[in-house]
Amino acid sequence: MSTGRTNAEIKMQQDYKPKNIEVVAQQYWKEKLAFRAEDQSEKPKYYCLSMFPYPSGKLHMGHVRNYTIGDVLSRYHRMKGFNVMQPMGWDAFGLPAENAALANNVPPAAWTYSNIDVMRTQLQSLGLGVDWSREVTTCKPDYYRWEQWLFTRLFQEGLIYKKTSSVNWDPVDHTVLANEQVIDGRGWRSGALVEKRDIPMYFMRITQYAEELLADLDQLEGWPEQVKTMQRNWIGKSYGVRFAFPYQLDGKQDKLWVYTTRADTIMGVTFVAVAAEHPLATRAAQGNPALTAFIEECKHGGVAEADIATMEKKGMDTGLKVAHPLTGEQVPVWIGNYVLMGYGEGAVMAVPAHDERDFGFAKKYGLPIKQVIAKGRDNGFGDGSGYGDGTASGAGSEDGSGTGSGGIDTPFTIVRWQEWYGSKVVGVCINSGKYDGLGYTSAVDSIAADLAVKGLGEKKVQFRLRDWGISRQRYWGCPIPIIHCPHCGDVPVPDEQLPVVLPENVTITGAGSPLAKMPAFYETICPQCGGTAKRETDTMDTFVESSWYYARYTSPGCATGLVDERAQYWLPVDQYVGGIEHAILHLLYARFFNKLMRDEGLFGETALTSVLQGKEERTLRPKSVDEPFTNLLTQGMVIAPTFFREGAAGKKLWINPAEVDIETDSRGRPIGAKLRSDGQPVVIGGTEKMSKSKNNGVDPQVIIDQYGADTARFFIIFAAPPEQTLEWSDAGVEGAFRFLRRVWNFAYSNKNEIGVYRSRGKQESDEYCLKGLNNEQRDVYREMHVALKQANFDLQRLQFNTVASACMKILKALEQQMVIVTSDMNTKAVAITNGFSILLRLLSPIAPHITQTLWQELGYGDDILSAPWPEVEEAALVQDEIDLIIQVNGKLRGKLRVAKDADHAMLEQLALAYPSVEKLLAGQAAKKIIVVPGRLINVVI
RNA sequence: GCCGGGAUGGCGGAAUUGGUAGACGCGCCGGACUCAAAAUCCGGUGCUGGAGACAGUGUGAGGGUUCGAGUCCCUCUCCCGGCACCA
Repeated sequence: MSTGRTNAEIKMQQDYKPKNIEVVAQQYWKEKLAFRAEDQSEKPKYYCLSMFPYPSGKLHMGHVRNYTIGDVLSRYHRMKGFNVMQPMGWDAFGLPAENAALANNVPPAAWTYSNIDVMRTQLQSLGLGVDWSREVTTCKPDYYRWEQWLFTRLFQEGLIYKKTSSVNWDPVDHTVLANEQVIDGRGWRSGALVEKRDIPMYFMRITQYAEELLADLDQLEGWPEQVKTMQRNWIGKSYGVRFAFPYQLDGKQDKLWVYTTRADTIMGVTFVAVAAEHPLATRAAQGNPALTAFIEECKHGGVAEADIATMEKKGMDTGLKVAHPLTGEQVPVWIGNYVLMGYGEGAVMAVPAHDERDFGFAKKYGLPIKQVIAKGRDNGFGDGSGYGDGTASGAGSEDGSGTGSGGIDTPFTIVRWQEWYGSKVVGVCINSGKYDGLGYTSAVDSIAADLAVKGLGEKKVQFRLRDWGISRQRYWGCPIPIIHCPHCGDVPVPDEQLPVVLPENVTITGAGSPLAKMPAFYETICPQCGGTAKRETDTMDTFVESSWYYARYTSPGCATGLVDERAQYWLPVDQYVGGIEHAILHLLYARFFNKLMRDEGLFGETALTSVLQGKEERTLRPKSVDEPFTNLLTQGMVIAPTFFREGAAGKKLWINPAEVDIETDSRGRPIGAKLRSDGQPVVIGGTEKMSKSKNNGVDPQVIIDQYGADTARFFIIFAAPPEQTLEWSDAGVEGAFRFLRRVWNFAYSNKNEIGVYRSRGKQESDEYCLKGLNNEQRDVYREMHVALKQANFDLQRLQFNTVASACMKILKALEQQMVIVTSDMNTKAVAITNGFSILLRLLSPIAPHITQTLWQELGYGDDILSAPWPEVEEAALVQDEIDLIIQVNGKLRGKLRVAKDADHAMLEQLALAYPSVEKLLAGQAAKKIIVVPGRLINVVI
């Protein structure tokens, strides 16, 4: 090119060497304080938060994915003119530190702090635009003291209370186990059969906020629908009836309470099931060794709901009877291992005809099944008089059929039962005396009214959500700031004595909490009466720390409170990014804490008064108060292929994918895999979540060292949309590297053309550029802008993989532009200079180092972050002719190039005259012609 | 078990509201360069039949709605996330 290689010769490295340029770019950002967020600004604020990591040792791909997505959003918004805050910190308390302490004999604190140092360095090498001056570490007293402070406030307000609750107990190690530590009903270390044990714990009254947590989901327009649905179901608001079965025992009148959402089936109750720990069960077991043994058996096993729900349903008759509240009929009381004390009433009514679990139970133990609901008029029983009120024949009949003894003429089958069950909408009551013929709503109304008259029940709204037990019998957590005084009871630690510091130099034994063995920690005096007292040795659930860290980031260094007035500027978080696995617990707890903090007045004075004074005030409140996260992006997991060999006794030895070569057939289909070191075959397993146990993890550090952070980031963004699982592929990583190298090579080859225009300070208008291009060039130029338009749309909807694709398309267009022959070299240089500037800016959030370097080297400017975001030239998109597709009966038959403003009549003419259409018509007239403007013409024959 | 989600070439994925299925990348095949290989560049690539033009077929399975379905509806299968003490 002869455009004048005069004084503007640009010197730059010929080869793309990520290691060199990435260090330089990171240093540049560091010196410029490029990512320091301003606590006040003319610009709109954008608080972009990625879920903080647990410092497990080193970064894994899930982290890289999470933080790359957050960084793309942050950098994009910065260029769009926002005052961006992207903080980072450490979710530093938790079980793995104690496990590591056991394994390596290192105190949890030392292990944690050294992990943090390693991981901070790794995060920095990814080139994240993080404001490190806001870093929080939850295991440090300056963080958790505010958690303790909030605890004491909530305790005094009654929002935290104490009650007993079941935990997994390892009878050999004498320790409480996490659900994760219970494997097949046994303790992970001791192998002992786990038992349920009741211990006192502190609970947060999240149920007091259930109504608001449910209602406010509706205002979260920036949340994925699936997450909101899961939370709604978790909160589980139900409208039902709480009622009682009266009974007489030991000469006393009493009532057995139950709750049901299907009061319309109350006439079908054939037994009642209570939990093993229910007082009635305890009473019945007196002097009954068989029952005592069964209750004992029920105590085996863990407390996890999934285990309880999938275990075999067992029961035993207590021999006790209670009275049906409406008929007075005697109903047997059974103990069921699936009924849990502490959830609801610890007792349930059983209607085997209309509940799947009750049905299975009744079949197993030969309990009566009585149908009381039928589908509309067609109840399947002719005259409606016969029903299965007899005893089901029980086990043995595989199809579940069992003929009742009550003279019914229709066999009782699974199919029949399914018709009876679940027909809330179309069902009507039968065999229910005065309620016969009533539908669901009227039956419930009328039954509830009758129960109320007898004083035996009433309608009740209930939530599935339970209060949040926050006590943990562990060491590595935030100490619960309570002092147990023999005279004053549970006394919260006064503000001036906070924080209750967790001693960091301890030995972990795996049996019980070290704190409970440290008199220096727990011996204290009562702040109220001054007498000797004992400090609480339980710590808090680590979900507590992660429930408010987003707020603390707004007020780094604040020593006077949990947050200060800066919280009002920054909250709520504009964009939250994290794994879908947190869809319920963490996100619900954080929403709950936000409301707690709001009601404590932490987000400004208006908060509390507005709650009291009603709706008008609501608009005056800062937007921050109700919900913490305006937009939520739930990213998918990172998965990778697995390989193994069968070892001795069929034990699988997992082999890391990095050590395996895959063999393919001539079409590229995998036919086998071999271990590189010995050349012998290995078995190809499934593609699974990267994990230590399957040895299929890819270390991000290795990728960064080999290809650079930009390649790692680009691949991870390109390989899948953020919300889907991402399959790791070494070949894909190389593809990403090749693309970035092509970008570099293009810059190097054209550095002078681009540089000349920059150095002359020529600002050729886009219009000038377009006019000067020939048709071929203009097509290529349009392709580039079409790609940009799509990319800008995709950024809006958080689909970043196609933004990466767009960058590739734009580079291709620029390469094509280069080889087009033209006499107007000036215009061509302008087109390429403009185009490459678009490419660099569009690519910069994904691959920030290479783009920053080239932006500077080619003379576009000093700092690509302060460049404006590229916008589409509408003029470049204009086309005179467009391609329409021709269909016959919806089937593709050809293509037609027409003027873009061709009218319907003309299009129909053209379509009918189209050769393959004519052939298929064979002289007949078309039935109908559908014209979709700009897209297609469909001829219906 | 319950709640939520997913399934598209050999692979990862694209297709904005129902309108050309397979963009972009990987892999594979062919070619250029090279003594040769690697790297790089160019071309091809859903499947079946055909030399070819072309035809048929195709988005987990089965049904339905529609001029037209990857997209909407019903039934089913398999996989993944969560289930309150992993984070």
